[in-house]
Amino acid sequence: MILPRDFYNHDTVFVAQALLGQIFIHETDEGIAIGRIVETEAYLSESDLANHAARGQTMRNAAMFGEPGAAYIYFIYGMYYCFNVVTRDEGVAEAVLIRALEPLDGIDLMVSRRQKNDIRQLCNGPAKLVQAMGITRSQNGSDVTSGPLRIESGIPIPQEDIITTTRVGINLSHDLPLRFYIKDSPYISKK
DNA sequence: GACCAGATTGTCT
DNA sequence: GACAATCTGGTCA
Repeated sequence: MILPRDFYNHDTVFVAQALLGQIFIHETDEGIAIGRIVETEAYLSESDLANHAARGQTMRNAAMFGEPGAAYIYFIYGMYYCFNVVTRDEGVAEAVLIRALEPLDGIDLMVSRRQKNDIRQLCNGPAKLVQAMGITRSQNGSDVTSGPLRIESGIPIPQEDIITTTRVGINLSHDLPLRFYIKDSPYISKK
């Protein structure tokens, strides 16, 4: 079952935790790729300087100001893309970065896109999973509650299996506890 | 395993 | 003109 738009119109920290264990799907002409979400990060609008929207709306971050359930895909470091899901209502720029997936289906496709044979190396990082799933910048702003790129409900993760830590790879507001991952998963980006 | 440098370009100051 | 929500491949152990 596809997660409804209402799922995303809640507190972003709550949504980031609730997304763990859900099923991320992308259907393309090449085939279908499916992964279970095992790691996320929240980006808030209040007192979070790491958020791309911390200094207001620009061309780049416009998707984050859109409706909940929209995809926010951005280009970074001259060669990589990262995928987020927009949370909260229109006008509130918050989102959840999907940092890692456990590959479930379409593994052959992921291997050929990533040029890596180790299953754990296919989706254990935000730019890696974008590559493995075949996501492109043209899907920025698209809707994950319908269409070929979508998130369906999986098995809920018990609260005690959710680990909360600080975020990765950022300078500003890096001490905020906004990164979440599934305990003992071999598919997360790093401990 | 840990640590480090390099790749490469859109976006904002 | 500086920098970025990253990854890879190198070295050393």
